[in-house]
Amino acid sequence: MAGPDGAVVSTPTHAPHMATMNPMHQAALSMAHAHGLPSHMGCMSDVDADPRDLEAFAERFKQRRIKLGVTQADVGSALANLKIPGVGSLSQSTICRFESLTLSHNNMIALKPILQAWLEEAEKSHREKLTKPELFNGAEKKRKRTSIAAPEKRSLEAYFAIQPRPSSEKIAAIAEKLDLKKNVVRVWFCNQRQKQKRMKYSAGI
DNA sequence: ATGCATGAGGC
DNA sequence: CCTCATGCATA
Repeated sequence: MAGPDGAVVSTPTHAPHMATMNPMHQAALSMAHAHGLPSHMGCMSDVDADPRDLEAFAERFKQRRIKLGVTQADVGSALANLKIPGVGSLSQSTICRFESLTLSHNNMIALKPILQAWLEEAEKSHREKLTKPELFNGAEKKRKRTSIAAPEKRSLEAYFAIQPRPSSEKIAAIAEKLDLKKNVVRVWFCNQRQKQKRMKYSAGI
């Protein structure tokens, strides 16, 4: 299903990983913030951690992005042009996940101000009919993606249901039963745990 | 849009 | 080895 903005663009200009945003403890993630939200605050930045605000922003963001005729991949590479310290480009995947709220709450909060800044610049430029220089390049990489068959996937899900964090030995045993590489199984469990923490599927919101 | 993967940082 | 942010490859 290639969506209207399902552009596949390569972003070769890749900076090594940038800044580490917020070192935080896992326990601090499920923090709530039930305050009355006073209506006369001085000038708070975008440090609000309200899921409803994030949801609203993500939706507005997507709509305005589309109005501008910009793809998710375009936004990702354009971020580098903002020249924000510690902020480079992002992938189509990340922009997509931001819009669909399939990132961790913390990740959403960290990305919001950056994407908001981009949106404001993009709309300003659009008004002025300015064209931004595009950056194209050729790429030549071919990483392969393992594909776990449905039966094996169902087994993994069953194991996950009773033990989300199996020991190394248990993982090895599961890997052998399903005839998969141990590392493939280990990573599958890691990714599964991460999925549970996505904003959209987390019950703690 | 999403599955499997990588790498930094942490314990 | 884990978590977390992030991305290539692909459905």
